[in-house]
Amino acid sequence: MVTIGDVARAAGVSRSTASYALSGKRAISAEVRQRVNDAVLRLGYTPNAGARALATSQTMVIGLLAQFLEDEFAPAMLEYMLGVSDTARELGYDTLLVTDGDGASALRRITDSRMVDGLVLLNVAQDDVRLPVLRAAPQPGALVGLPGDCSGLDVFDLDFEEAGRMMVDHMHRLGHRELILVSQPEHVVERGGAYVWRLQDAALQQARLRGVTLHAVFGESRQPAVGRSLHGLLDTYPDATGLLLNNEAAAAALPTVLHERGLTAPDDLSVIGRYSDEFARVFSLPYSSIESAPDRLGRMAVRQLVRRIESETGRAEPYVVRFVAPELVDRKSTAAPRT
Amino acid sequence: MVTIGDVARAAGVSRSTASYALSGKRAISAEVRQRVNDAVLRLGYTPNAGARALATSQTMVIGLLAQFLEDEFAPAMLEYMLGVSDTARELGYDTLLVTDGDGASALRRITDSRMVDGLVLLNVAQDDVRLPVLRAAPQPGALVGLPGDCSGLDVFDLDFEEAGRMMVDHMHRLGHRELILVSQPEHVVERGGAYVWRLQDAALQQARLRGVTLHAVFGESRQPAVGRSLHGLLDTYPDATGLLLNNEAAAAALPTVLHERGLTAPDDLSVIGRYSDEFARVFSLPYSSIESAPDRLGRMAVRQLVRRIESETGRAEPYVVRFVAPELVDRKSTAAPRT
DNA sequence: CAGATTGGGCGAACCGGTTCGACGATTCTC
DNA sequence: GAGAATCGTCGAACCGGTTCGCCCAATCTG
Repeated sequence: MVTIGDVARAAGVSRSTASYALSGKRAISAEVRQRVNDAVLRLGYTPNAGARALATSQTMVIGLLAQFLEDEFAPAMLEYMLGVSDTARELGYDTLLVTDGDGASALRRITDSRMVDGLVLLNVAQDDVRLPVLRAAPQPGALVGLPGDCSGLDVFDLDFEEAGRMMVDHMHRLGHRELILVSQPEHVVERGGAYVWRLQDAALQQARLRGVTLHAVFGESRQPAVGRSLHGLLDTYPDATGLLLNNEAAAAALPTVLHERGLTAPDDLSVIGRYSDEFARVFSLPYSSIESAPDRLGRMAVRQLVRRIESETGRAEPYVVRFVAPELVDRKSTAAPRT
Repeated sequence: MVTIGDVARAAGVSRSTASYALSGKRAISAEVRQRVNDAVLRLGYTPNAGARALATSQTMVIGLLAQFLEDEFAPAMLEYMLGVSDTARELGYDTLLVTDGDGASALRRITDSRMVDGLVLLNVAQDDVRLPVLRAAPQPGALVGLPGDCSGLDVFDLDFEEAGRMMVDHMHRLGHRELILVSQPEHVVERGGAYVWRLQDAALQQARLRGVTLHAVFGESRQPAVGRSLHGLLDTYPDATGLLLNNEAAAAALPTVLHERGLTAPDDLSVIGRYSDEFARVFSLPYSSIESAPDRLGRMAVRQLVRRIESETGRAEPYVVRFVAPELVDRKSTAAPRT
């Protein structure tokens, strides 16, 4: 292993001079700088990350906490992860991926041992047990997902309320007067998936405002329950002309269900979901949707996190809670209801 | 920040004694050990990862290189990643996720700076540019995916040849005599995705052996091309009674395509894919499939990697190339062809 | 009971970087 | 031309762990 000492010797200078020549933190003559750079190239020197972390107390690594819970739709999570990882790299940071079942203790381990300079938490719940740990940690943290208490943390999320209103308004404008909203499984809500009722409550309120009947129900997360549940809904509410999906698994299952019933969107039923464009392409989903912008959210979280890591004042700066405005991607799966 | 010096002082011993008490590498009296442990708990001590890495040259981190290339089916990759990450954690290692576009230089950065004790490469191509870098690295590496040259590395992959034969034999036994095999896009093959032609060649050979006509074609990776291409195939080979899919995007798109044509599996067409059970559930795919076992492969790779990291003899031990035997998961999407 | 062995603890060195203070040689200033 | 400021470099200390060698006391051996 080649150390900075080797470089210094090869360049005929002291270790400190070599260090300064590389970091540029003090004036060094052009000639010496050249000799040091040559030596680096010739010897193939790369600083030892552990040693540097010890000396500077900066690891240039950010921790990414992703929990894959039951009833959670894993592929959707991946998009957030990639947004985080790619953005981190652009900003000079590597990503430590933590998928522990026990998020709180994993978080403690990572932060206490100073493995990371900051943390991004995905899939944050209303009353997330990881948050007290994160607040107590010496590193700053950014969340993707809105918890009940945002204090001391930067928070990024889709504006699910607005998304709910948009779905209802869109259908209402087309002339629909009876809709079904399929949310995530009840289990997700019980676990604190606040975004589920944020969208649902706003949708219900907007429906009342517009004089639209909205049947809000919890969906399922896996086959064959998803399909059965969708069939059940369409049986129960035969007069509903529009379907709103805040549930990726239901969206993925819908093509088959519609096929089995001999229905077509938007001719027989208008459909609108809430998922990312990437998701729609990958899953071949032909339904219009509210863009959930996972890559953008991951990116925003990392940007803010790094800003905080690198700012002198650090945690003193005011914390932000920022919502991404939902946008409707039209895939022609909605139309005026059949009369 | 509480250091081992603080612990030692609180316990009334020297730093070295505290260290030995915690590591157990030398005999320490029960009484002192107790005092040290108490101090650890009272002060909330956690060793600094950087310092430990510097002293021991062990980071307890493994690097996970995942590349998300164009035409690659990202959700499938996630399962490998989780297999790796979860297994690493079970064995006491954290996971550094690297998703750089330029895998080779990212790999060099990670290895040269000694951020990791070993590496797992996903999605390994026939002539992967990352392999020379990995072989030159001081850390051991394990691959998921079979390259042309396996020397100096532990390699794990599905037995795609056997998978191809199984698909053909299964259909042949049911009485099918004309089949279509949809592979990944040609682009994937050109980039060195050897598994594509490993399955395809074996399937073609087996088809010849059984006297079955097999139309092997490259598929697409995205909508709407995937759907169009499937329609085109079914138009081109109207007498084919069975469909083999070595292409996740095609599998995900098939339900809609069959719906549009008014076909049902297995009544009108027998279908068999190659993907994981998890994938089938998440994507609501009703087709029988050859299990691709991504979690198992990730697990095997990490196990072997850690074994090598922790073995005294390290890279001297013989390297392994291990294939997972494909298994057919029956989802009732195949039957005897209509006469 | 002298001498060897063992158990338990300490001090110091080391891992590979960064950074502070000091210092000699120039250059600047009046 | 003396004193101050600047430039370029070096030595030493430090970050927070681990580990080697040594030493003292207690126990074991014959």
